[in-house]
Amino acid sequence: MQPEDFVQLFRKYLRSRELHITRTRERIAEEVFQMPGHFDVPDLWVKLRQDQIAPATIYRTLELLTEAGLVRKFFIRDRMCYEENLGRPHHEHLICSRCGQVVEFSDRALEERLAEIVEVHGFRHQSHQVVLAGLCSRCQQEEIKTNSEPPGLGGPEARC
Amino acid sequence: MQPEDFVQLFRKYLRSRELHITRTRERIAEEVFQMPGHFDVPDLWVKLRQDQIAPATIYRTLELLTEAGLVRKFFIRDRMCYEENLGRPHHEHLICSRCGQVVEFSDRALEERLAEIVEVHGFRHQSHQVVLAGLCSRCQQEEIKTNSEPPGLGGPEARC
DNA sequence: GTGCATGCAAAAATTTTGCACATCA
DNA sequence: TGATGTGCAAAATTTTTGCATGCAC
Repeated sequence: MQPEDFVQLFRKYLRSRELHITRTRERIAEEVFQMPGHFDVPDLWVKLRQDQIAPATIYRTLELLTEAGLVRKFFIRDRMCYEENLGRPHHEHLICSRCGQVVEFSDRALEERLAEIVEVHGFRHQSHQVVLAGLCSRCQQEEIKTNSEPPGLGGPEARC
Repeated sequence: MQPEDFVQLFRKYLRSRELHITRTRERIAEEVFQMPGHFDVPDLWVKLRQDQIAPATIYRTLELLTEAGLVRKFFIRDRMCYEENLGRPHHEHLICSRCGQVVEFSDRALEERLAEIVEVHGFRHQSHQVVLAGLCSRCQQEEIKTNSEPPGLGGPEARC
């Protein structure tokens, strides 16, 4: 999927809701698509402030993108994060609680079970969020060797 | 499990970390145990402000309770929530995106699959959070009948 | 032209931090 | 007594809102 396709889908959504298609909204969608992984509002603002786009508008537009299903919104490591949701396959997150690394995974059996659960309760499935937390293999070893601090790069202070 | 048992476990945790057992920490743990379901910091402060307990201390103590595994912390409906984690069986959450009702469920197959996934990636499992979102059966019907607003009570404005 | 969208600034809401004093071990 | 904990107030963050102006339709 190309950035333009993503923006096009957003345009389609806006039309369907009879909302205006503006240059600002297109810019935000473009930039969201180009973010490497998950990101938060300050991350995005860094890219958009040079275009004179205000944080308030970023919040408002991210909400639209989320409603459109083009963006997923989730909480990870005490921070609200967003992620473009169409350019790559659906996945969930596994986080090391010590060094902060985030592993993306997808699992067919898990997805099927989740869908079943939702149905059993009479709900129509819309979305879900799975965040697993554990200790990665490297940190398990580090923990045994020493009580040292986790590695600096990619450490717990790393943004989501 | 009784409130006193819960507080006792917290005392044990504090001792293990050589932290002080104080009346304030005991009060907070007591109140946490007695909250009906999930709650946020303002909810808890309502109960504790009469004891002159400051929000800052509530935040600090909730972090300890979470580290102790006595409380789960999670995000639901755009709000950071907490939940006492020992008095009742482990469960996940299913939320209606229209009326805001929260259904708690537990599912053995799901838990097992999650544990497997964590292992496959070489992680040691610590915790997880599953939040499913959908449309409950009543809201599915309402949606067909009209484009009316969701019901007022238990509606989207209901706290987590 | 009308109404929605935007930037800006202010406000609100949430969470963290510094510090003097209180409390626990 | 010494170290840790607490309340309070202030600060830092994050998110929302009001409003005048601009832009899409």
